[in-house]
Amino acid sequence: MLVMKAPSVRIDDVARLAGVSMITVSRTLRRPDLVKPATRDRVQRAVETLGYIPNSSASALASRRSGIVGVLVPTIGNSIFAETVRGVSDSLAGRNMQILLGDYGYSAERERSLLRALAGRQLEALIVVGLVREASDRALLASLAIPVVETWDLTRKPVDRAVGFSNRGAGSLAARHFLGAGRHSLAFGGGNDIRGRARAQGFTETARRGAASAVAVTRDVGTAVGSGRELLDEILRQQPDTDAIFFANDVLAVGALLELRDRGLAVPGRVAVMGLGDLELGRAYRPQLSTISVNAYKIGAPAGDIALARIDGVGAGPRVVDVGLELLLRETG
Amino acid sequence: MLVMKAPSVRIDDVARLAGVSMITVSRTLRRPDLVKPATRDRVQRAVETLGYIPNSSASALASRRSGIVGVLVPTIGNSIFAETVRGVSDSLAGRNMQILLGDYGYSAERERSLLRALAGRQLEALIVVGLVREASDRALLASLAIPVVETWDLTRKPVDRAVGFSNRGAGSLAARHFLGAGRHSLAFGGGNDIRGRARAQGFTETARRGAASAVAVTRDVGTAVGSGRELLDEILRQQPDTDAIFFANDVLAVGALLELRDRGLAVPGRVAVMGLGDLELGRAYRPQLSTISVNAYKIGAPAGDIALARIDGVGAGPRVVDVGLELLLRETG
DNA sequence: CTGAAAGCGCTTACAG
DNA sequence: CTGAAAGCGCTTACAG
Repeated sequence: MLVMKAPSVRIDDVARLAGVSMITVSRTLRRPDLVKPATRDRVQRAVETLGYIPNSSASALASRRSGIVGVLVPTIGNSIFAETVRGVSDSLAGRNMQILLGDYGYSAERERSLLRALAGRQLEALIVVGLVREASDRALLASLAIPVVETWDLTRKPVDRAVGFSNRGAGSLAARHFLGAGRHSLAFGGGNDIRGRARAQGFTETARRGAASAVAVTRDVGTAVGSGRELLDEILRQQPDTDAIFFANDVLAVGALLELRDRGLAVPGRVAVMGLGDLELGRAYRPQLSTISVNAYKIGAPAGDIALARIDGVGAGPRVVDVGLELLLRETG
Repeated sequence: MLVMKAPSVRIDDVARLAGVSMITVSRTLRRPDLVKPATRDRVQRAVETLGYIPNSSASALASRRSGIVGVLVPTIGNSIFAETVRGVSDSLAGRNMQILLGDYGYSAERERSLLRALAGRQLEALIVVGLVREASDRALLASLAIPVVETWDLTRKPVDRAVGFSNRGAGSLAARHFLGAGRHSLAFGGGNDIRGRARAQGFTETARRGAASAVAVTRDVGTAVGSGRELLDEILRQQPDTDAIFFANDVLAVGALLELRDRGLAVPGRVAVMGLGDLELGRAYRPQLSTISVNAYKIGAPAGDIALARIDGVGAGPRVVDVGLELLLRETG
């Protein structure tokens, strides 16, 4: 298909057809309330007749408003981060703002270069999954002077704003529950990343303070059912009498449930299992997975809302928003 | 934190410091090979000293190249589409091209408005999940005169290019396999969307041509394990002697496996089960799920490659790329 | 190998 | 309620 580059319609084409100035066309498109109805109608008709679509590069250059929010994620392949992006997307919908997506595939190097690439894009706000830790990156973001929302991890000193929950708190919550249920040989299984380690720490500290024994197995695992099987295997090897396990996410927990079933170990009779994330998978499994509810979508949506509020210059709000944690006790303990 | 809007560094600041013209700075940044090494070094040092980051809106306006590829998905919340986006992202990495993400939440209305919003953004290419069916939308995209890659669904008449597989072919492949394995009471379960219905059609046609009875249950289900349970229930209600079921995706199939286990129905003895998508979940389940391998990432990556090649004006290649289908026979039939 | 001039297509004050 | 002028910060030919 040989397509001739259509000579695109510009704002002065519309102005000429409508018999007004370019500025009136511009105004009709962005502040129609400031234009006399009759004029507005003529302009709108001209826009439709010509199929005029404003050039956003020109608009962004002149107005210093790109209508773009950057979102930086470790990987869009992990459903929890995808859900967070979806929350941001829904928050932005209706404002005609678009998302510029940066996926750095868990590579620190790609993260830095993406941050710099996004920095040149006149973003109106930036939302990142995780905290920005590098001093030079923080300085870069600060120099941009745009709203920045760090999500998932909480910190006392966000670059600008943060929305998330305490990973140590999640671990501690799970341990407290197990202790209260009379379990005494506890274990944690999860990824060997910053979030996993924080959950492990909160879990084991609380367990030991409660006079229970506790092991933590953190490994380079993704969000894979098969990894849950492996973690279970390692946990039982390290601490054979384990009677309660907290996994860093529901997928790992379901993997462990499958492995426990294959081994004929009763849940929760022999071992109690708890996940994190409240995924549909855990709800549909039998026995239904107990979990700590952390809703990825409900991190993304407020992050988007906060970014919008900051862009509008209203609702300063708190610097740090803790979305909190809820224990969802179901059948696995 | 009260941040003063940093007076941003512009290209002429760099030019002044380096003692060259703006144009030489510009050239150093995009075609360093055309600049004398000594000059280049001076410019690069000035860029670093000042922390200069080019304004991409101005660059896009002047060069008519935005460095942005649009990606339109029904929802980023479905992991298969997220994987496709990840494939596109990886394909674009290293070219300093960014993804503008449009998530329309399966709403035809939002899809149309997003398409129009993206149309104004000087995209260098557009990748969409699914086919663009509306004539007005197709006309809009054609008028943009940019590469367009439709993914997942195949068609003989793409707007520009298409990468995907035949949904009817997938259904037919599953049915042929079941027939060859001596099954005679077949069923399909899946979503009541365009892809689900096409898979159902291919499946039932082939089944009946093979003298097997076949029912197809298509419902408004997402990609949920619980939906797989429900579909199984409905299938057995409609056709109690069903001995082989093809599900539109692996998640539904695993849901059915859980339900079959709860009901004490042997797999594959009593019922054979096959999914589609080759998800890790199916591989980690026991018995391991047989599936038709369709790799979402491997649809996204070539889509990105094709877009890049078209942007570069090289490698015309075929208009339609069929990524093909592979039957992965494991333990469930 | 380097630069002066013109222009990309909008919007921002400001004036009336 | 509407418009003339200036400018946003780059890059594109073109010339030398």
